[in-house]
Amino acid sequence: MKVSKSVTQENRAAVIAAASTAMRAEGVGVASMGAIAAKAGLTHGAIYRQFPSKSALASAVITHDFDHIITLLRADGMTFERYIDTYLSAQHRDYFPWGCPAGALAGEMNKLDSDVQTAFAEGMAQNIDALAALIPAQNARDLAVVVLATLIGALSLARAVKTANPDLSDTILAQTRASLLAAHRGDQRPTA
Amino acid sequence: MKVSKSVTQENRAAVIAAASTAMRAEGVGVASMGAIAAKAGLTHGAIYRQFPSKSALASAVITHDFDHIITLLRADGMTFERYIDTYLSAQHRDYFPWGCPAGALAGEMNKLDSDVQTAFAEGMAQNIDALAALIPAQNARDLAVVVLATLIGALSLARAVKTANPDLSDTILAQTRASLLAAHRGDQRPTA
DNA sequence: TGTACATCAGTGAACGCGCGTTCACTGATGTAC
DNA sequence: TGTACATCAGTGAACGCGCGTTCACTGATGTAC
Repeated sequence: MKVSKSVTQENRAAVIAAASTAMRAEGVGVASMGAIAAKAGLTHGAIYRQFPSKSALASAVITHDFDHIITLLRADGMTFERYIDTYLSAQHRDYFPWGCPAGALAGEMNKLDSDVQTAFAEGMAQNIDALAALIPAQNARDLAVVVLATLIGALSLARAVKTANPDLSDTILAQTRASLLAAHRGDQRPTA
Repeated sequence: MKVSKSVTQENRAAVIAAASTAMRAEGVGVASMGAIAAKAGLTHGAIYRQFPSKSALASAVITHDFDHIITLLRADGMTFERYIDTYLSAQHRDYFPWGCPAGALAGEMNKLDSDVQTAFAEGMAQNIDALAALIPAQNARDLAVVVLATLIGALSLARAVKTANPDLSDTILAQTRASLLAAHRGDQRPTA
């Protein structure tokens, strides 16, 4: 049942897309190879023709997800304010076909294989630089590190308490958004 | 092999202590009942005499961990600055016998049973209030929500990149600490 | 205080389950001539 | 262009493994008298 090269490429993309959603929604450890393959319209054995292991697939997914985020950050018309609004939206909290890999996977990272951790750390470094480019301050990179940590924490917390305390979940998103935007307005003035 | 009531209590405390460390270090899903029991000097069957399921144990652990954090926050001599310094220390990042359950488990929460999510959300609400009590501002609770989100994000990220990029991990802790302490000094002035 | 016995904390073998991964096989693809 | 055949993407049965949980059993505890 060999398939054409173009179909092979489509299948590979479908596997990465299915794995991306599943891993961010359920976690790398919980998302199963069988379910990912089924979502991509394949059986689990097919994944192993393209990726030597689940860790290798997770690494590819993380690199793919960060590339997506970085492309967004560098797109025409993107601003710091728009990024904050999108990141701390209810849609980003509730919907998993797209999303920030850092917000979804940071907490699980230190339990995964070193190749996955390496892919994550490299993606994070690029994510920091791409966000820093939207901040008009001399210490933009330092500010970007803190902003990303804040975004990731707020998203994780909002997801964590969403079912048990939806009001608190909404408050976390709203207050964090207000705080980051207010601080950003302050940073834009020349620093002493 | 019945044991005395005092030994039973000691065993229960040992199970919670072992589970607390294991679950924050490895995650609730990965930490195994057998390993937790062994660390407490028991076999897995003994845990089921005290807790009906792994979820029930996880709920007890989360409540216990939050109680510990809240006791710390209310202790004599505790200040906002000291809490930030402790939270964003290398020791809190690297050492798991004690630690903030929110920082370790937030990312995993939305995949766990609803009783665990309830315990987490209730602990978080108390944690927010206890931190707000250390902030001398009218909107202390709103500020506390954002500060906690920032702390949790910085700790998660610092742990996530520690192995692959230790310098970035240290930078995340240091910049977040500087940012939170600077903002706190600003908040102490009367707001407009 | 002493004795008989019911209680129950803890043991350890056993269970079903789903996981990641392997591998012999299939048959359409794509190449060599 | 047409034909013969090697390649290899995908299939699906099978594997070992560790997990959470159950349960019949043990024997020291603690109570009733």
